Amino acid sequence: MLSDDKPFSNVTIKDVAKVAGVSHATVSRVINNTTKVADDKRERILDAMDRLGYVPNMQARSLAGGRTKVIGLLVPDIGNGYTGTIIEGIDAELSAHDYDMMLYTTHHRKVKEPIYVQSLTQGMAAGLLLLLPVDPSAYLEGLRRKKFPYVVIDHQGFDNFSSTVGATNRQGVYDGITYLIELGHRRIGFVSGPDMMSCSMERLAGYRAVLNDQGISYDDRLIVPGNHTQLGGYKACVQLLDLEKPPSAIFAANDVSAFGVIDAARARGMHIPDDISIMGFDDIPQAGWMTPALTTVRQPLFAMGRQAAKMLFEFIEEPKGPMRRLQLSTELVIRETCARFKDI
Amino acid sequence: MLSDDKPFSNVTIKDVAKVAGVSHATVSRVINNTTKVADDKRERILDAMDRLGYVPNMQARSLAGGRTKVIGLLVPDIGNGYTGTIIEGIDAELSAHDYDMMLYTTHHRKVKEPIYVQSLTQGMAAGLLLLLPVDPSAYLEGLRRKKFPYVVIDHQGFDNFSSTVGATNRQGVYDGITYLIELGHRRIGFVSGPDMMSCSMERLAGYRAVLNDQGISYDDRLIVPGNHTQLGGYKACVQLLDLEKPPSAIFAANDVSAFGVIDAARARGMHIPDDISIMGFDDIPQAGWMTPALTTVRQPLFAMGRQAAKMLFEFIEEPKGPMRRLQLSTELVIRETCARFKDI
DNA sequence: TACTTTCATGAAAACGTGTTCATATTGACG
DNA sequence: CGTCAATATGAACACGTTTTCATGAAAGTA
Repeated sequence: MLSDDKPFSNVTIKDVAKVAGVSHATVSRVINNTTKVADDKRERILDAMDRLGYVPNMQARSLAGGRTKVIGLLVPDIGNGYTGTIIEGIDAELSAHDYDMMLYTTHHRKVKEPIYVQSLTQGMAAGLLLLLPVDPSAYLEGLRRKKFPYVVIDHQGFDNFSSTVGATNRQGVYDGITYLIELGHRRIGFVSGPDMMSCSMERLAGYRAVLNDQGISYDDRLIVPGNHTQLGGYKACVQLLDLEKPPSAIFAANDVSAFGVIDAARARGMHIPDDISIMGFDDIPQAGWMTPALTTVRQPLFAMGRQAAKMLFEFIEEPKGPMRRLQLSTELVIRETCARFKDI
Repeated sequence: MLSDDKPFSNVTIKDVAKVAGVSHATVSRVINNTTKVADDKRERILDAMDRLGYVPNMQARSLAGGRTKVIGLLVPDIGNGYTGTIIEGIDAELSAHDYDMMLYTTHHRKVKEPIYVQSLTQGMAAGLLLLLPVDPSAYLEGLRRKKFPYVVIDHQGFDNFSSTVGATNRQGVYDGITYLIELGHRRIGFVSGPDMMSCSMERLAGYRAVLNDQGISYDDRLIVPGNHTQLGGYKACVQLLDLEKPPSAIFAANDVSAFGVIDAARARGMHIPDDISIMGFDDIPQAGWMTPALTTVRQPLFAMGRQAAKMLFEFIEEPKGPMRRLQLSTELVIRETCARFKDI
């Protein structure tokens, strides 16, 4: 067994060809199933590949114009449950198709995005998954012209030509706030996300819409930026509690900032949900683990990742396929951080 | 500006050469700083690269034998805080060095590892980071012979030739159990991890050692497999509580299984920590978020990832450098899930 | 000026694969 | 048996880069 002697001898298609007594072109044909190859030769080639422990060289393959079985994934950051859960969903679908993943972290740095995209589309990847892109205008146009398969996750509204997977942000907040109103709350604080993210805008729109529909007066001092971070949530909550007439309930635009809100409320000696009701958005894993467990609007992160990957594969199959926009529905998850309004 | 006209025209080194009026070899020299190039030509080349929006083709570069600025990362799975936090640490160091990451998820499937490693070492990656490899014997030998830079994270003991980064698993458990004993506990359950992981064995060894040192009788019915999963922890806890003389405290070999233990205890109507003390290992982010917050042995996951990447870069610089083994120290994080033993 | 030495630069080969094109071989049909 | 169509296969080129090698020019020395 040669493979035992030299496990990393970088055996190439030509080595296989020599052993099997054919040309390397024929080996390539067997690998890719492009044309008919005589049964005996095919047999010999397969056998030689096995004996030599042949592993195709991805770089050469993609350089020569072949399929790569790699998809590129651009994310703003890693580590928090949000990105992690989505990646998990993507990964599930990818490995079902035997694809691998090239992961690029932009660290929210706008400049990096176009370069990464450019590099990925030069043959490295068969398709692209963009999570929460900051400023895609620079390259989306080019991707489309190239008919390069890509799907945008959780960012909608910057154009109408990209296929996207998202959640019903507006409706989700609408449902959540409606629930708070049903509990008797009238002054409801809103800790918003980054302005430049369209999901932030949609969530805020949901807040505004429900107040309007229910005829509740709108006070813009109740809307405070939280930037989707725990610290941001903390500061926002402090600001809200310092108001002359503080809210009896606070809706945070994502779970992470809701954690900050809870920290701040507790720092004031408040009990949750007795003294104040708090609701988040996302339902990341840790939302269910804390005590009291966070009432939140569930965004199906795993499913979003999975669906996006699934959609991407359809485009890889059929690059001219029609644009698609998928909105997975959110769901209000009632746990323990919201209670009926008690006048003090 | 050509770059505005054709953002994705795949401009190559030859295009740059033509515009600058030199040969493509010279362009390559400028890019890689290999030999002196006349100042005026260098200037023209840089200018042309900028105007055309040149982005090097990774595949071609690695195929031709150049440096890749990519490191390969093999992980068993994603999504849970454990892997996520380590990846975050790795990512921090990588982006500081301007490197990118090729992520492979083995999904605990043993067969996949050698193929991935083979593929990565064929020029795709400059180095390899192996997180919790299952059966590295198949390829580590080859990596070493090739002098291919790699670092193993959180798996020690399978050989003495690989550079590794880990934590003081044994000492961590020793400290944790000592604390439980100080609280008065004598019957302490242990929910163990997978047998084949050496960190599991070390943690179990720490448990045995402290009992021995403190002269506490050892009862092997108190050791139950939990497999590092939440469900496994749940089942293990059920088994422990069903014992004739159930433990007054349970140490779970990792946080995720501790969550399962807590679920099971609560399902029995027990209060934590009043009725039973529970301690975990890892200190993944969600350990601090839950209520009551989990008392656990902190494993510096972020730092482990970061240090591993740092070490890998040293090997990439100097492939013949000496093997290194780094053990980062664990730390007992006392929160709310452990209380003084109360006889009933 | 003539000869050697240095050195920047272009031509060309290499990396491993996919693919086109021509050719040898087979088979069929009259 | 001869001609033509069909088809499997090998030779050669392409992909974009790095690197070696040879060459020409410039520079230095006598």
